[in-house]
Amino acid sequence: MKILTLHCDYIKFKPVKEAIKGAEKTEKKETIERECLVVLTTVEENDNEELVEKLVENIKEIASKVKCKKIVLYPYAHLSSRLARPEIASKILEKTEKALKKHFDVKKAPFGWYKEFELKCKGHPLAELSREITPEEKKEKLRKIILDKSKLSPQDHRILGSRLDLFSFNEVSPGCVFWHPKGVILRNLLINFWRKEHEKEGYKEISTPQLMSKKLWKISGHWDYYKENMFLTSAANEEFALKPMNCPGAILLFKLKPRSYKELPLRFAELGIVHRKELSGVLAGMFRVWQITQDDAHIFCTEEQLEEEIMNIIRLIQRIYCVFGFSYRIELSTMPKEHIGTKEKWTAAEKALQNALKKLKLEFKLNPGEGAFYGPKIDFHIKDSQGREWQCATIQVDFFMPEKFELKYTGKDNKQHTVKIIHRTIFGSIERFIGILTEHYNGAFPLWLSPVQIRVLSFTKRNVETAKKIAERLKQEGFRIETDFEDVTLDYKIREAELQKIPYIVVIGDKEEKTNTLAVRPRNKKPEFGIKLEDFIKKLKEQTEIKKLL
RNA sequence: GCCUCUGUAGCUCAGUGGUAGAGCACCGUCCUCGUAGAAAGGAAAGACGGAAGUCCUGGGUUCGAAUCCCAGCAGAGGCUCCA
Repeated sequence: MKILTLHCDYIKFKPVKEAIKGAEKTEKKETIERECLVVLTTVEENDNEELVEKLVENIKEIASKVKCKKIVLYPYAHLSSRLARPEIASKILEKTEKALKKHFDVKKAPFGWYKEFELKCKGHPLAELSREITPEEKKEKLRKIILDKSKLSPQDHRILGSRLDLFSFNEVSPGCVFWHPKGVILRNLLINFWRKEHEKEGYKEISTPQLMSKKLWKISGHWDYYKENMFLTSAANEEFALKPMNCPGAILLFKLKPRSYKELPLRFAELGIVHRKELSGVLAGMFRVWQITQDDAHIFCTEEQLEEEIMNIIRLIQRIYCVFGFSYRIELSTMPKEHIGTKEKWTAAEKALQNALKKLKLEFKLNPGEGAFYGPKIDFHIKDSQGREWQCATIQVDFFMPEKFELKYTGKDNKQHTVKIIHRTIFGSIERFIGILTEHYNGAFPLWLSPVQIRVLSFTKRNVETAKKIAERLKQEGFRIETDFEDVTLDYKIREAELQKIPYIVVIGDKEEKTNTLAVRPRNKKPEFGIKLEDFIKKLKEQTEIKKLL
């Protein structure tokens, strides 16, 4: 509700024409009031009758300051663009009139009419005042997300993610993942693996800020071409954006000092968190999110180095995908209609990508005109459990950013040359990749990736102490262990562990205590009895050796 | 962003205008145990008690709304776009 109070020598008004259906009944007669406080009042959406009391208090306060005893309550719809419905506004005004009458001589102008009016406002400092009266803010309540599973396969990562306690979503942060402890273990295992492989390949890991100034996004072109998708904020009189891509950060590190051809290729890897405000209808579990963790890298190199670098990346992708047993499809996308740069440069870049694929004897689908506006790209697509394909790895040649940011190096000829950039990811996004991985394994992750590798069960209360010792020993050997010593039937505990898809269930009962052995049940298999602890440990260590996987 | 659908206890759901429910999970007491409690059959260790809900949110219709209507939010499928 908004009001404008005018301390007047007089006001004259006359209803001319009904403005709405159900306007207050009145005569088209001129009224004049002298020495009055005119309260122009607009009732807005969400206003309720509880505001009457607040309004009266405001009017009383102003009236006493200007020492005025006559009030003209004047319905005036023009102080706001979000009006309350007429019935409600009218009711609130009537109530206000009634309440004011206890303290003042009150006149009310008719509601719902076009009125002509004339007034003379006194010129003193308090003669014109405006106030905004709002309802008490409602307490915010948090709600959970209800997933409509009717069209989802039971193997869908959203179902498995909650059943296996890996990750979830919350309405307060749409399109952003809440990682549960077990999900973080999985994520970190994947990242550790990724780091090791990148060290081998000569990458240097960097980390750049989330929040960067408009100045930077202006240069990169994102402000002009990608602003719709960016989360903006401001602080200290400057506009900032959450980064939607990692490239500018890496570029700033490249630009830090003069670069020599001897430093190239320079490979900067970054597990960068980026935010992209995607259209609301496209979000899809972990597959399409607002907050993306990209396993990004930017390779700064010469034109001659492009082909070899692209081949190195493809080999790395193949090596990593092979560990998970993914089948994938490769696409090469070329110059779109809307593009920057000369045709010669495009042809050279497309050739580098195509040659790399041909030299490695890989099949690929050609997507003419589907490249990014700044350069051509190779994409790797992996299928989810519903047969949909998702782009994961991507390799993009870029000659746009190097020019925008004037990225130079000194060549052997002692001249300045513009560097080339390759943008690339392997997983694509950690979120999407883990989503696909979850469906790919149907939640039954291989031993080295399982958030919980072994669950140790006690058969009866008598066996808890021994079971504890065995669990402790396995933990010290570096395995991820859970225990279940609850006093319920063994069947029940076995079933619970099976449903959690834990690779090994170890049961300790009286027989095991007597023979100093373990009963080991591998996931989905019959139990094996009489296993020696040391043998079990040895077997586990063999199975988790990553070198063997590659 | 557009079209269609969904939203009731931690989970799965029933309730369709008249006092908010069940199974599982959770907590408590007692009792029990040899590898799922999964379709059928066989077999069977469960029993009793307790706690748990803004019926997504806000309006409207109504004497009365979880239920009907409108708007919004979130989610799902599809389109489009992307990692």
